[in-house]
Amino acid sequence: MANKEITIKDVAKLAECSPTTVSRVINNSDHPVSKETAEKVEAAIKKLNFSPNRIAQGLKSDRSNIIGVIVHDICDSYFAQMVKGIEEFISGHEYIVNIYNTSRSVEKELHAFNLLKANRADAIILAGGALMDKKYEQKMHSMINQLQNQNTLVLGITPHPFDIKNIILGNDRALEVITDKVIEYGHRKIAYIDGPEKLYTSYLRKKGFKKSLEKNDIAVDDNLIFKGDFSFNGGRKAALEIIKKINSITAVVAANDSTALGAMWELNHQAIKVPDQISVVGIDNLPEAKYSYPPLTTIEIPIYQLGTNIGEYLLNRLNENCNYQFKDIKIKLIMRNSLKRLK
Amino acid sequence: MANKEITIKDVAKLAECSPTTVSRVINNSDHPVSKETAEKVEAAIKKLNFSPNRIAQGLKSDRSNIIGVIVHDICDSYFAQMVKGIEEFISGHEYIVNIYNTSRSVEKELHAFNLLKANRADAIILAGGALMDKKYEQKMHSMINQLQNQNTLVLGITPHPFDIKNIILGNDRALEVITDKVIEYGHRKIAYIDGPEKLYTSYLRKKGFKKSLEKNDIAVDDNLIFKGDFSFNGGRKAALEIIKKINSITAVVAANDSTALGAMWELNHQAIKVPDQISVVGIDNLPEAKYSYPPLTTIEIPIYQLGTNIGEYLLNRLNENCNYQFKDIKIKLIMRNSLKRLK
DNA sequence: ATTATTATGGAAAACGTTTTTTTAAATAGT
DNA sequence: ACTATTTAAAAAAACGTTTTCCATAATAAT
Repeated sequence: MANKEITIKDVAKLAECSPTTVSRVINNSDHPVSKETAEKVEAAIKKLNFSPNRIAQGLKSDRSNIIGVIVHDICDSYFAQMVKGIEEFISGHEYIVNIYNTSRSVEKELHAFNLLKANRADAIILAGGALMDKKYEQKMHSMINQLQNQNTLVLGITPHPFDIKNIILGNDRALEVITDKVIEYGHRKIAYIDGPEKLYTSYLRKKGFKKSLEKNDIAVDDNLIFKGDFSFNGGRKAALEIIKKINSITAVVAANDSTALGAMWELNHQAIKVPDQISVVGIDNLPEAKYSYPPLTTIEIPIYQLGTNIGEYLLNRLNENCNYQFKDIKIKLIMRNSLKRLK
Repeated sequence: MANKEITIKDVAKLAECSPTTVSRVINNSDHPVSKETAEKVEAAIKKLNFSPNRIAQGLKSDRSNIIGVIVHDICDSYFAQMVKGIEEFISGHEYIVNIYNTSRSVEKELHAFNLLKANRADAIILAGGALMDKKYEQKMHSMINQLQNQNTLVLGITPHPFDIKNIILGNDRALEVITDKVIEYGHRKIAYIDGPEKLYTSYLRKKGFKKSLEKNDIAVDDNLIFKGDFSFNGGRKAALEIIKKINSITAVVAANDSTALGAMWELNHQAIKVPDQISVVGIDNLPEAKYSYPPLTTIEIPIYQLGTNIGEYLLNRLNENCNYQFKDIKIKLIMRNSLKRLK
C-alpha cells in the first residue's frame, strides 16, 4: 500500500520552481531567493503539509540529530529525572533522545552502543556509572575509539575508565559531606550500606564514606559495611543484618535514599526506633524522603538540572562551540529528623 | 576535522568485490554469493569495524526503525515501567526508542509529533491518556492523518478520540473493581480524589468509580469528589479537605497510588487513623504501596508487561503481520490493610 | 555442438535531501 | 555600447545504501 511520500519535488512542482529553491527556502540559506518565490514555496509547503525527510537530510549532512542515552534502569528516579532534563533541553532544539535500558548488563550496554553507532548518533551519554568488568572494558575502549573516529561525542556521567569527557558528579564528595555531618552529630559507630557490587558509583560513594571516617580518625570496620543494591528491599535486608549488631552501631549511612528508606522501614517494623535508637541518612533526596517516617536526612543532587545542563553542554559541543564549559551543579545537605545528635 | 566515514565501498575495495556484493552479504539476500567471496567480505567488515549506515539504509528502505514514545512524565513510575518494557522488547530487534516528555503540554505533544513525522518514525506510541482540548484535537486529527498517509503506525494506550489503534487499559474497569470492593466492605460514604482535570485517564477512572456507585445504588455526591493531580502532594491537599467532612466519609478512593499515599500520609499526620477511622485505596500498586503505613490496598496493572506486549504487537504489525492480536494484560486486586471492613 | 539454465558478480539507478556548479537575466560601471 | 557585477534560479553531483538490470562463465539439457 506504501503511500508515496511527499517530497521536495512535489513542493517544487506546485510552487513552480526547482527543488533547489525549495531547499533554500526551507533552510533559509544565504543564497538569495526572491520574496515572491519564497512565498509561493511556503504556501506549497503548507498546502501539502510537507516536512523535509530528516533521514535524507541526515544522509547528506552526516548528522542524525540523535542523542543516545544509556541508563541502567529508567525506572530508577535518578535516571528518569536525568533523562527528563536532557530531553527537555534537547527536544527544544530539534534533537531526539534515544533511550537504552541496560538493566546493568554488559551485553546490553554493548548492544546499545552498536545500535547507536549504526544509527550514527551525534552523541551518546553514558548516564550510569561504569560497570566493572575487564572484558567489557576492552570492548568499550575499542567501541569508543570507533565512535570518535565517526565523530560521535561520548559523554560519561560518573567517572569511567574510558577516554571520554566525564562529568564528575561528586558522588564521593556527597558521601563525604553527609558522613562528616553524622560524625559532627557525635556518632562514631557508623554502619554503611553499600550499592551494587559491580558499579563504579558504588565504589565512589563508599570511598567518600571511608574518606570521611579516616579524616575524623575513625577506623574503617569492614564488619560494619553491609551489602545493598540501591533498592528499597536491599535496604530492608541490610537492616536485618544491622539489627544483629545493633549494640555496636549508632548510625547508618546508606549509599542512596531507596536503601535508607528500606532500612528505616525495616527498623521501624522490628521496633527499633529511628532516630532515637539509631540514626539513618541517605543520598539523593527522593520525593518520598520528605514523607518517610521519620523524614530522611539526605543530600540533594539536582539531577533534573544536571540533565538540562548536560543537554546544553552537548548542543554547544555539537555546534562546534568547543570552549563551552559544563555548568556544574551543587549538592545540598537536607537536614530532617532521621539523624539525631548523640548525647 | 570530519573523519571520513567507512563505507560499503571501502569494504568492497578490501574484499576485492563490488559494493553490490557487500550489500548482499550484509543482508544475506536471496541473490547467491559464493562462499569465498562472502568470507572475504566478512573479514573486511571485521577488519574495518564497518557497520552499515542506518540512515542511508533508512533512506532506501523508507524505514527509520524508530519507535516514538510520547509520555506525560517519564519520572512517573507508570510511564517509566512502560517505556522499559517497550524498550526491552524492541531494542532486541534493532529498533530504537525515541522518547518525548510532554509534561502534559499540548504544545509539546504536537512538537513531538512533528519531530517524529519529520524523522519518519515507523510507529508512535501515545503512552499517556489524551489531553482534552478542542483545538489540540483538531490538530491531532490532521497530524494523525498525515502520519498514516506516511505509513506511520500510531498507537494509543488509553482510549483517545483519535482514529488510531487504541489499547484499552481498563482504567475504568480497575476503578470499578476496587470501588466494588470498598462497597462490599460495607462503605457507603465514599470520597473520591480525582486526577488532573484535562486528562482523559482521569475522566475514565472517575467514570469507573461512579459506575460502581450507581450499580450499588449509591447516589454520586459531587461534594465528595475532591480535586487531585495524580501526585503525592495532591493527595495531601485533598486529605486536608476530606478531613473537614470527615464525619460524612468512611472511605477514600484515590485515582492513583501516589495520591492515595499522599492522602494517607496527611491523614496520619493529622492524627486521623487509617484504616480505623477511614479507609483508603488506590490504583497502580507502586513499589512503595507495600511499605506505606498502613500498606495500601490497590490494584495492580502490570505495566512493564504491558510495555513488552506493546513492543511485540508493534513489531508484528510493522512486519505486516496484520492478524497479530494484542495480548491483553490482567489487572489484579491487591488486598492490604488500608481498607477495613465497616461494622 | 548447440542452446538453455544456473551461479556469480558488477554497473547503474534510485531513495530525498543539500551543495556546488552553471546559466540567465538584470543592473551597474565604464 | 560594451563589459563587469549582482541577483535569481536551475542543473547536476553528492551522501551511503539497496535494488534492478545486465553480463559473464560455468554447467546442464538437448
